[in-house]
Amino acid sequence: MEQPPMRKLSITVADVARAAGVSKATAARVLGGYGTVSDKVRALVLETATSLDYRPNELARSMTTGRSGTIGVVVGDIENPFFSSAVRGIADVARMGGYTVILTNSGEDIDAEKAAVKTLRAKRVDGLIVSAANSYDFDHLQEISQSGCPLVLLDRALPSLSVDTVTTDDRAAAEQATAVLIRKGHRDIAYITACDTKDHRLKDLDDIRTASVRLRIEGFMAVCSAAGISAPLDAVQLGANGRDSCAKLSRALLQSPTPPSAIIASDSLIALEVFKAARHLGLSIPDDLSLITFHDADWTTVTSPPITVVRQPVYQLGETVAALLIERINGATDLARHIVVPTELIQRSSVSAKA
Amino acid sequence: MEQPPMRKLSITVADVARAAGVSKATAARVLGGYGTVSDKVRALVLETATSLDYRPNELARSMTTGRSGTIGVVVGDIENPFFSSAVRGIADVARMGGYTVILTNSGEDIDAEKAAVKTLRAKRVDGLIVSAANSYDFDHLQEISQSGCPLVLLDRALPSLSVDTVTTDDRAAAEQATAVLIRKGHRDIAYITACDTKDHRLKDLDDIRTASVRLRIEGFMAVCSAAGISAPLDAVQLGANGRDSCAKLSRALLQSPTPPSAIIASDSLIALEVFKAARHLGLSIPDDLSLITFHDADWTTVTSPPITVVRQPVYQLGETVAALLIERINGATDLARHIVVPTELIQRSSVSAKA
DNA sequence: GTGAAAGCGCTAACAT
DNA sequence: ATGTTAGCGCTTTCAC
Repeated sequence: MEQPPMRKLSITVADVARAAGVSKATAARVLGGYGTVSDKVRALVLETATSLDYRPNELARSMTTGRSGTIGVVVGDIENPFFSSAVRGIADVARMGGYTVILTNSGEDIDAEKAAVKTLRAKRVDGLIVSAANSYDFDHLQEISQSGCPLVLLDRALPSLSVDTVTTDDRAAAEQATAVLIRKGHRDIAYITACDTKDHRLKDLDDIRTASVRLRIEGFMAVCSAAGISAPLDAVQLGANGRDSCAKLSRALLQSPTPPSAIIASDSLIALEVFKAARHLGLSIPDDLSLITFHDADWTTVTSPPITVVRQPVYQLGETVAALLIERINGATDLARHIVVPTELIQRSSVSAKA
Repeated sequence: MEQPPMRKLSITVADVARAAGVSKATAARVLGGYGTVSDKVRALVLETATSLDYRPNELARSMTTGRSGTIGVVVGDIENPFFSSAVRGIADVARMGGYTVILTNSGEDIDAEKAAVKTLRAKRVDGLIVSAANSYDFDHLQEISQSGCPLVLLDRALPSLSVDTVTTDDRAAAEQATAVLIRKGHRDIAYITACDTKDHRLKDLDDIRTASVRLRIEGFMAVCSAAGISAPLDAVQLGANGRDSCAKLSRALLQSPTPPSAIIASDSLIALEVFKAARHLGLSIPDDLSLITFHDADWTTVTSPPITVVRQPVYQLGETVAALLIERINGATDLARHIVVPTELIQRSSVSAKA
């Protein structure tokens, strides 16, 4: 097990050039794979390079070319299976396109998000994918896109920001879910979201600036109203982010004087806590409480009963967002595109007719 | 909404220096936060910088300093909640230490892993965290560590590679899980792992080179043998990677002429498929089949019955591995450390006395 | 405390 | 096809 002698620096193009007896430019051409070199010289240089164990320095390359070959991704919470699937999709497409991804986790904190964006830019990423944590505060994103750095929004559209965006078909999905519930006779339906407003109360739909959530709530309310259900706005529960917060909110809701007979959860993490809360309180699903959740997390088929879900093709969402970004990086200049991938309501057994 | 005039390049230290009427070196000193500058000049430079909207170029900085402020992470599958939790831990600690993480997904493919490592090095990451996909093939890792680039192994130790490693207490965990089963009268216990051998058969424990898995199987076998159970090696099921593969393997196992009365799953993805297979075949857990799984995935509390698990502090695993790496980057030169974080067997209701 | 100048490893004109 | 020469934006001696 021999240790390489403490060589000061790593092998550079210049070293290879010298050893091969060619100019730096020629060596660089073959090592960098550009320009034209004779096969003979190419072979020679390549051989010398391997024998010297030459390793290209991407940093230096990026410096001169201006392209870093990386795309920056900032998500709210990589632990949320929604995001991990999306990130997998992004990473796969990125790799295929010759990019690597720098991942940052905002923890849904706007300051962390801003810092992340700043760092990512400083590292000269070729493009940015972000799922905005806060829909009130996106000057940093606006600035990014104005500065000419390609930016694609993941899952959460910002209507006032005209950039490429990939979301799921939120409004239709919410409408379907709500309609299923109403058809079964439910009239006290709660919609629980991690989204929040400044004062944690929802007086006006405009307070919800995150388009995905607003669309869902719009769909929810529209169907409720059409069914003659009053004040559906009050049925929206805000701020369910984090395990504890979800758990607390779920219990409070189910123990209230007028508990809902059905709940729509905005993601699988929320649904899980609702499920636990119901069980904890001795409530049966679906007899005492019907439940539908967004995101077809793998465990939703394995509970008793299995849960009716809005299936979102999350991996594909990630693939798409990455593909769009790479197109932009490669110079696409069309107007901002908004791609919405379709969802599908998978009916299982967590919804029953209202007692 | 005014668009900034197409300025060719971004603002550099030189621009700020010129505008502030100081030398490039001075401007660089305050902007880079090193050396000594008078408060007066510092204030002036800072002011000019913000008014010019100066953004440091980390790439250039890295070029000259040799430090990139990034750590490379390569995991098998970011969609696996085990890894997403670990990555979250890594990302959090990294951010705290002023590092950002470049994430790559090997898909448990050794060639992808090698490519990832190569790319990461080319990008001059300050250190590397990897969960090795293949325990036979790690020359690339050996080389990394020999070249002086800090490397820490995540969850999967490579005994023949002397580098910092963080794992869970695999052997003890497996022993406990097995003991619980045996105490309940089970003698036909299968252990299912994603790990694999060249010919997909397990004739010799030495064929399992991934230390974490080998330790688990060792623990499993030791307890089995002590209980007088013969040929426990045959009870180990290999190659359960990927949803379909897991499903197929699970069904085949449960439908075999001599199905096990209990199963230990090596991760929560496997357990989920076992659970589904059992349900699919009309087998009751725990009456017809007892189940214990590694990894306390959140859904394991919510099934009927809730599942007995080996709780692994995965987030902490990530934190620890990142902390170790950062220590190394900062110059720690002690011998390779192997930290094993303790696990805990959480008994729930998926294990019953053998009928 | 501040400035001048030399590089880091690479690519990109521009010659030859 | 190959060599020469500048830089990219920053840090870092080394003078002053």
